[in-house]
Parts: sequence; structure tokens; C-alpha cells
Amino acid sequence: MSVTLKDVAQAARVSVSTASRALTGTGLTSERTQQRLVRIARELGYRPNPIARGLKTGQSRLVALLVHNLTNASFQVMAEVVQARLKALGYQMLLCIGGDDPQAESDTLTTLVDHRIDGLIVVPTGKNGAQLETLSKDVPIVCLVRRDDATDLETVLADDPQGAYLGTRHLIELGHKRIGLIVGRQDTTSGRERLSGYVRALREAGISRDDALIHAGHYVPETGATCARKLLDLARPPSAIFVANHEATLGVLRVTAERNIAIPDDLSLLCYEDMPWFEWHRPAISIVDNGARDLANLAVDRLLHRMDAKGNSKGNGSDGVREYRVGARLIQRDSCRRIDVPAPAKSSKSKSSSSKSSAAKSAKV
Amino acid sequence: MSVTLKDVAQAARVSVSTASRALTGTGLTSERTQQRLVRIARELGYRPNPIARGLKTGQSRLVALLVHNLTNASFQVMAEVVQARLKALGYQMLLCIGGDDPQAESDTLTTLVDHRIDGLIVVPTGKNGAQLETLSKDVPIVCLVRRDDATDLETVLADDPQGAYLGTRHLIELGHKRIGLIVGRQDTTSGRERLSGYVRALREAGISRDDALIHAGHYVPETGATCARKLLDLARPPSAIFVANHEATLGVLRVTAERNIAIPDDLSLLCYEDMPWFEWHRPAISIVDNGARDLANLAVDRLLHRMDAKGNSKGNGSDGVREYRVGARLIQRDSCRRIDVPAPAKSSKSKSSSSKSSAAKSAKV
DNA sequence: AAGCTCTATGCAAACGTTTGCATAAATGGC
DNA sequence: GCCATTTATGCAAACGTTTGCATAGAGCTT
Repeated sequence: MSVTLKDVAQAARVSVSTASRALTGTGLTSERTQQRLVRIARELGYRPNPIARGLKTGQSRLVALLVHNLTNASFQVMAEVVQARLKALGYQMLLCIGGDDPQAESDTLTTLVDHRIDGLIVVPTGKNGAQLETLSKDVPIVCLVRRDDATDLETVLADDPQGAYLGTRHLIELGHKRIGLIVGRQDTTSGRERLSGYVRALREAGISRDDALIHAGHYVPETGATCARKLLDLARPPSAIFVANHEATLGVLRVTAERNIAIPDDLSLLCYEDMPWFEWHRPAISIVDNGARDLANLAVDRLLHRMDAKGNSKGNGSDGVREYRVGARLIQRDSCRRIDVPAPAKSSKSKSSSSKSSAAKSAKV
Repeated sequence: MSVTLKDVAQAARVSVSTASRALTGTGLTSERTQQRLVRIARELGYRPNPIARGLKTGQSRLVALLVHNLTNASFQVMAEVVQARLKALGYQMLLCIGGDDPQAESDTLTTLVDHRIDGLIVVPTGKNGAQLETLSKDVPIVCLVRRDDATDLETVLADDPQGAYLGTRHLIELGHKRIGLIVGRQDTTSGRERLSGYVRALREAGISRDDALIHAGHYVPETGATCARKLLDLARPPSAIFVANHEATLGVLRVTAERNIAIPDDLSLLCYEDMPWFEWHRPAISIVDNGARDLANLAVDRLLHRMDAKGNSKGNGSDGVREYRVGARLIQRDSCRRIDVPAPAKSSKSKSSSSKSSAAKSAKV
């Protein structure tokens, strides 16, 4: 059907081996025949069959990216980045959607290695550590966004503690003292880390933590709405809300709209992770950018490094680093506002104590 | 490294051929050996090597989906649907992002057939018709969402004329007479078709077409904003805007927010294609759903049909139908409002003018 | 000019399957 | 109990590459 190496060899009156060597550019063939074969191959429209090649070499020029879904904006840009990078290097990306389901993840993983993928970037569910660990002996693997604690795999993570710290500090600098936090479940790393960043910023500013202001739940709009209601129903509601996830933000926005709460006049809103429409929303929503683009790029870098190392069989490509953290950064738009600072009181102490007492009071709510 | 068919055969003391036949279930082997081999294979953890198999059979169990991007919500759900369907059948989806760029599309296509994909669902750019046509001789292809006029390929399309008609009629039924349309470029099929549906609904209602109300442009937020401004700046601005694309909707929303135009009180807004946050937005945005889910499912159906036909070499699987249209449907939420019908006035004219003047007023803000 | 090293080529095996053909064993009809 | 049929198995070729080994010249060194 399609033109094979044999055809090229015949046309050039050389053996298949020479043809192969000439076209793969091993340098084991004379300049002349090399060029001649390249020319003939082009004329005949020869395209090497990756399957046959794969059978012999054990490689497929396929690299898989396994993410939870495609609705998450971060995963979208990651997929696009990974695809672009890989394509430039002659790899095809195999994009798989695991739905954050351990069973699906496990199935997909076996199918992928069956297909002899050359590398894998995976956002692990965290439930298939053993399998991942085993597979990593055959194929280079880099974990992305989440760490699977059961493994020693190289992992590229967002710097959630820092991001949450950055966001919270920003709100504090704007004068906010009562900052609501809607955060992910505490059995996830990101949930815990974002909370910790928030807490650290508060502590640093001498603001005592008020658990009534902290709500944890799934990363879905419903959670955002529920938590927002709880926060706004407080006797002393927060002047700012930090939503540690973009899905939950949807719920918060709905509630504020329903209650006619103006952002940022009545309430400042800061969100973790970007969505394309955030900057088109009025007010444009300020965010802490988790650096999805950088994360993806770094993951690809590390994977390529490992793949390369494997090819040259110089170790497993580990550079001794197990974990990479990609910095988050604050993107200020229009959803956070400086809070009115009353005329400077005479005693700086009274001010701070007042702020503290108010915090203490609110803790009772 | 991994356990091969030969290993299984040896363990069972049969030849590789028998092993192969037993495990692929050809029925050419005795019940007993069949079961015995299946058992042994499982015990040994045998997994057939799809590459070796592919070399022999010319199949890869890989099906590609080539879309423009992943930011478009429709493409997201399509990708998820296709992946789910294929996975259930033991295929791996190869998701590729072409960026609506003819060159990238062309490159990707050749890579894909090099990899001997078993089938392809593609959203064509429309510039590689010849190539697609050629490839379709080797591999079953179904076009999705867009038709490539240079080809005769089976194509699954949204029923844009009907969708636009449905949406426009809805607005008309709510009493709107001046309906702005922000639509795609007229050199795209969808742009033309959506316009035609709009025009048909107007004509049917006896409303004469006003070209000042119709704006065409790229499917990006900027376009939406620009067009919205033009519409609202009209001496007699529309009482409703039908945005024939979700990206453009972002721009429209920004403008209405900037100008303090209340939706749906001052202006009704209807959008083509859904986005996850539309129902969380306040007001929740009414849409014409293009049926992305149905489109994807139908495309998969058709592709499987063709693949099947090819396998059994009973023709090319064409059932004589070249084009499938998947119906659109209206999803009413809260962004469209019945226009005030004052107590049946003697002159219906005064009514429409009053509502219009209010819109005109807000447009000046 | 003999011996040597290089360089360029070819032969053939291998990668892990599937499959046509041949054959051996089992079955059945008489 | 013999031939014809069916059923189960094995052998070996094939799919399109890559690659170790062998070899034939070509070019140097003496």
C-alpha cells in the first residue's frame, strides 16, 4: 500500500540495510549514497513506518499526558503546552482523561505502557502509587500538580503555600482583617497547603486565625455557593473572600449577585487559578496564578531529560531533585479594593489591640 | 522484559500459533487448550504487544480526534465523549490540537496516518481537503462540526440554521422586535448559517431585516465587545442581542457591565453554545445548545460504522448519507425577558418606542 | 607489494505477532 | 475397519524496520 524501505532500496539498487542507514543518518554510509537515497526516498514519498520501527527499537514516539479532565482551565493550558512542545520534537501526544478515578487511571496506565509510550506526564489520583512505581522502571514518568505520596517519582508542583500566602498578604495589605477562605478538602495536598499559606500570612500580620472564616470542601461551584452563604451570614462577615479554586468561584459569584453584594465595594474577592473569562468579567477578577504554563513546561523539560538519560542509559535521569516547585504570582485586576482606613489613631497599640480584639470577638461567632 | 506470547506458549508446551489462536479466541482451538492458555497467560501476566500486532494486522487500536483547541467548551465535551466511548471499546484516543492552522493540520494528519491510526474524527480547517480525501482511502474519516467543501467526506454538523432560527424566534416570541445579532465571519459556514436562521425567523414574523443590527466578526471576546458597543450606540438600539458564539459573549457582558445595562431588564441576551459558567452567572445566561454531546456521539457512531465496514471489507461504510445534522435546542435561563406589553394600547407603536428609549438612555451612560 | 586499518556495503537475524498451509489426530458414515 | 471429513495443532513466512557480523575494496604504512 504505502511505499516501504524495500521499495526505496530497490529503486536505488542498494540493500535495505544501506537504505535504512542512509535515511536514519547514522553516518555509516558514504556521503554520495546518503544524499542519493534521501533524494529517492523523497521522490517516492517514503515515510518510515513507526510501528515497524517501534517493534524493533521498543520506542513509539508517543508521549502520554494523563489529566483528570478538560474542563479545568489549568489542564487545558497544560495540554496545549505539552502538545506544542512535544510536537516540535517529533512526538505525538496521547492525551488521556482519567476523571480523577483510580480505576480509570489504572486501566489507562496499563493500556499506555502496552502501547510502549516513550514517556508519561501524569496528574496522579494518589491511589495507584505502587503501579506507577513499577511502571516507572520501564518508562520515564513525571508527576504533575499532585504528588503521589506512595512513590518517589519526580514531581512538578505548584507552590501552593506561597501562592496562598501571596494572595492573603495582598488582601491584608489592602487593609483587610477579616478574610474568608474557601479552600479544598483537607485530605488533599493542595487543600492543606493553601490553608497553610493563608494561615502564615495571617500570623505574620499578627491577625489571629478565626476558624469561622475558614471553609473547606470539594472544588465545585456548589461548595463555593454554600460556603459563601455561610461566610456572609456571619454576624461579622468578612470584608474579603479568598476562594482557593476557580470552580468554587462560580458559586461565590452567584451568591454575591443574588444578594446584590457589590464587588469590590462591599466585598473583595480573590481567586486561585485563572479562567479565560475572569478578565472579561466585570469587575475583572484578581487572581493568584498557579503558573500552569510554567508547570507544564517544566514537566516536559524534566521528562525529556529523563527520556534522554534513558536513551543513553546514563542512569535514570534523576538529578537528585525529587520535587520541583513552580512559583505562583499575583495578578491584580479589579475585584479587590483597599479597605477604608480610619484616620490614624494616636496610639498604635490601641489600633492593633482593637484589631485583635475584633478578631477575637469574631472568633466567637 | 515483558512476558511475550512465546513465554506463554512455552509454559503451556504448545506452539506460538496455538497460543495466539487461543488467546485471540479464533475458535480454531479446542475448548480445553483455550481455557488452559487463558489461565496461563493471566498467571504470567501476559499482555499482547499492540505494536507487534499492529505491524502484522496494520491496525493500531488508536483513533485520533483532531480539534482546533481545548479552550472551546464544545471541543472539551466532545473530547470527553469521544474518549469515553472509544475507551469502552478498547481504543485509545489520540487527541490532537490543530489550532485551526492548515499547516499544523496537515502535519498532524501525516503523522497520524504514519502511526496507522484506525480512524479519525476531525474538525477540518477547510484548507486540506485534498489531503483528507486521499487519506480517507486508507483510514475511515468523519468530519465534525465543519464541512470541508473540497471533500465528499461524511460530516456531522450542528444544525446551525435551525439553532439560530430557534433562538431568534424565542426572542421574537418574547416580544422583541429589534434584535441585534453578533455573528461569525461570513466566509465560514457557521457564520452564514446562523445568519440565515436569524433572517428566516425575522421574515417569518414579518419583521424586516435591519442591517444595522447585524455584525459579523471573529469568534473572540474583542469582537463581542466592539459589536456590542456599536449596537448599543445606535440611535435605536436593540432590546435583545443574540450572540452567536460563546467567546464573543464575554465581550458583550463586559460592555453591558461597564455601561450598567441590566440584563435582562434593560437588554435581553441570548447566546449560542454553552459554557459551564453560564448557568452560574447572574443572571444565568439563556442559550441555544448546539448539542456538542450529541454531535460527538454521532460522529463516533459513524466512525465505528465505517471502521467496521472496512474491517469486513464490505464497502466503505457509507450509507449514502453525506451529511448528518444534529438538532440544536433552546435552554431558557434568566437572561431573556418578555418585553413589557403595556395594557393593550391602541397604538402598539408607542409601546415599542418607550422600551427602546430606555435602552437608548442606558446606552449613553 | 604485503599487511594493515578504515569505510562502505550486504546478509540475515531479530522484534512479537498473525495466518496460510500442511499435517496429525479424532470423528463419523458406510 | 476403511475412507472421508472435521478438528486441533505446528511450521514457517510475513509485517517493515534496525543492527551485529561479515566482507570487499580503498587507502595507508612500511
